[in-house]
Amino acid sequence: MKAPCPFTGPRPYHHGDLRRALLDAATRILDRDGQGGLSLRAVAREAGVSPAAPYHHFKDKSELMLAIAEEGFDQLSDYIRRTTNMSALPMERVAAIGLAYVEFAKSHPAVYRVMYDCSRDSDAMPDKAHDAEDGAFSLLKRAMIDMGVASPDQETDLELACIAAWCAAHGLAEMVGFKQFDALKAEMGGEKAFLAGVLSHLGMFGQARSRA
Amino acid sequence: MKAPCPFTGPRPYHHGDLRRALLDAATRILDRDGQGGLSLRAVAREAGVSPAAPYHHFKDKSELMLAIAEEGFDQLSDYIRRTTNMSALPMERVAAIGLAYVEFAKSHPAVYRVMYDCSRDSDAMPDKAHDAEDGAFSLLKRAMIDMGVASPDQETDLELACIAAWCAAHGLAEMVGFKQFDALKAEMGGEKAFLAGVLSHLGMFGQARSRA
DNA sequence: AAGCCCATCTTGACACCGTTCAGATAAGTG
DNA sequence: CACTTATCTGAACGGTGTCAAGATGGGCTT
Repeated sequence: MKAPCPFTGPRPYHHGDLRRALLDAATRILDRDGQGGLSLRAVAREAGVSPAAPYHHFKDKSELMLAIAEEGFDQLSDYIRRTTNMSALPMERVAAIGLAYVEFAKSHPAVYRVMYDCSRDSDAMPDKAHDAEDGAFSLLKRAMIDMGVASPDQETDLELACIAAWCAAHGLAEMVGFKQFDALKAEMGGEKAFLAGVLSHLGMFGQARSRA
Repeated sequence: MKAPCPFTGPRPYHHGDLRRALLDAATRILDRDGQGGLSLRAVAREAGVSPAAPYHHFKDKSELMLAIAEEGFDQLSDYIRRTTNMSALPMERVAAIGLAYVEFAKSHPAVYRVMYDCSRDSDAMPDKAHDAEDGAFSLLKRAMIDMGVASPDQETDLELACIAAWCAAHGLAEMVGFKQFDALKAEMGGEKAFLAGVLSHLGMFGQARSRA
């Protein structure tokens, strides 16, 4: 099956890689219309295909969303990896990870929502999320160890510290857009300062303030 | 209009207080079937009324959910108020607030979801949420001041500290149910210990560990 | 090269959803 | 009592997830 398509006349009956096209269409819709605009039919429409076509690649709508979520966690991992300078001080590294996390959530809000909706609803997703985020999670772990939050032999406590950081970042990522903080943000002279201020109160992100 | 109904023959044509009944039906559905089972028609069915009836009390489905969210924030506030011992030490008070917050979210997961979905989507909700939660939020503020996190004259910093605590609690509340933490919970001998452990790493909740 | 197989895609249908609108009902008002 | 008005019903519209049956054509066997 050779790769067909790129705008050469009418799309061939067999698409080539519809699965990929559907996932792209879905994230495009999410970024454009938000979570409310994400319907299987809309995705099929956006990909230029009949409403039943997706069922040959995903058993369910929830399975499509799961695939989106997996890719989202991969991208998040990549983004954090890219923006984390391994030669920086441990504290700055942790702060940078937290900021990168929130920035990602802010730049793809709907995708981020889908990621955590799936993590909550699906039994399979949490493990996948953990796997996919393993890159980012281990970066965090390393930085936490270097920071002296917990020694490597206190594995349980270290894990707890990382989970705490993760929870804090997630909470902040979800709430940073709340309108009721607008006044405070303005008073502080921008969202960046607000973000740094909040992070500075969250134990492990204490160094964030110096980056404002 | 006398109060009718309680199982005396067929329900009278005019319900009496359908708005109340719809909200009750909605929360019942949320607790029973989760967020996915919440449709306007299902709510109407549960209340024993035609699909179009709710439109005389809510202009929209989103307005119904908004009302549910408002009641949720009220209940959350009440719960935190009830479980906060004002004569306890400030640190213990903060820790108790955090635990109560997470416990509420765990006991009404679907309602909690609706609460924050509305806070994100609606322009009106965030203010309402803040107002409704003012009781709980001011409890937190007081405890934070007593704890010495920030002096009352550093109003901005105090606000930031409270927001940080709120974010952390929200993140934990959303993630505490993740399956991927099950192993760690078991290893620690229960979810309570896990919760206390995570909270102990989140700055302002440092005292939580002593309550495990 | 011919022919078959089967993954892929389409068409059409079903039940359910949010929403609207015309009409039925009954509660309150004069 | 008559009349107004809020409340509720019934039927209808377009959109959704999902499924079964049929059309299509790429790749394998021969």
